[in-house]
Amino acid sequence: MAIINNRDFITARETLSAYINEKGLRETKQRQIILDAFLSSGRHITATELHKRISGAHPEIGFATVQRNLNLFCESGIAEEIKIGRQKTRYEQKIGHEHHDHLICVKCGDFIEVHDDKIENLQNKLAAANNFRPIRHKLEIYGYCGNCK
Amino acid sequence: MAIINNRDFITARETLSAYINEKGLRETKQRQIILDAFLSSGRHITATELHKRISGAHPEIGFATVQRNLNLFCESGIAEEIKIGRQKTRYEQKIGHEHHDHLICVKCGDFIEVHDDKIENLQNKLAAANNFRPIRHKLEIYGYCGNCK
DNA sequence: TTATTAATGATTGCCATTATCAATAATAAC
DNA sequence: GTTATTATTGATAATGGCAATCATTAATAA
Repeated sequence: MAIINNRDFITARETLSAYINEKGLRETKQRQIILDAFLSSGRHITATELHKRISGAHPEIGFATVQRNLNLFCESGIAEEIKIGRQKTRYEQKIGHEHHDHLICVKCGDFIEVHDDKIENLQNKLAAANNFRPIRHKLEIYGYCGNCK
Repeated sequence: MAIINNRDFITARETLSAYINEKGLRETKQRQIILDAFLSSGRHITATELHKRISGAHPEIGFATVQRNLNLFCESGIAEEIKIGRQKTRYEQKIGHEHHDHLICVKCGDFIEVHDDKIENLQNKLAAANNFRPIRHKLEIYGYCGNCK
């Protein structure tokens, strides 16, 4: 199920370690287990789902720890929150995955990842024209997917 | 504080009335009061804020009623939810206001409304290329505004 | 006037995420 | 290695926004 390749796996580990050292945090067994489970999971997982995956082999790891570590992964830059409507937050792996936007089906709830450099460029121009320095953006297009239209 | 002009005010009322009739709902004193307060408020208000504004003159109107009516306003098309990050939902007046996107300052939390037809067109093409029929979209660009950069 | 039923207001429930706190364990200092 | 420091953990409670509930009220139709 791991979509991420081995090189990205290592990069993610290293990025997180660097962040941990920089901030004076600590490497723990739980953190390693959660990281591995996260990187081996599908592209978009919720805290609850990840906790469930881990519980089988490591029932001693609590939900709060999983949640806290997902937040840490986001801070360190190896993960990113995606929040769609009222759905619960999903955590996306960033290492080895280009930025993308989402086409979200209002019927089945599924989403497609898309990317368009021209749109990105226009966004930057738009920001500049408003004396605004952009860091990141989120574009969600809602509608009907091929299966539901 | 009302940004909306008188014509839009009337259009909003009429649009809501039409929706209410169509669905067999009812016009109530509270609904009128909440609608007027909403239309007279700033462009982006939360349910809590609106309830507070109303409470002064109408302490008998409960929070749940305000919340329910804001949801109704959204259903009828005269309002729209905007959800930014973890902030609580804000309700935006749609009548008399073109669709727009948001430049959101990560430091002060303020946001600027922007619009770009070229981006919209590219979004439609992007959707079409993915066999996706778009209904609406949300573009949020995060960064630093002129005051905070 | 009466019947129907949407709406209200107060409250409770729900659910995702955070905060708390005592116990544990990772790192640094010695 | 030993000790001190303090980040982390796990269990649980708290928080907060919003929805659901339910008895009561009131808007519309008959």
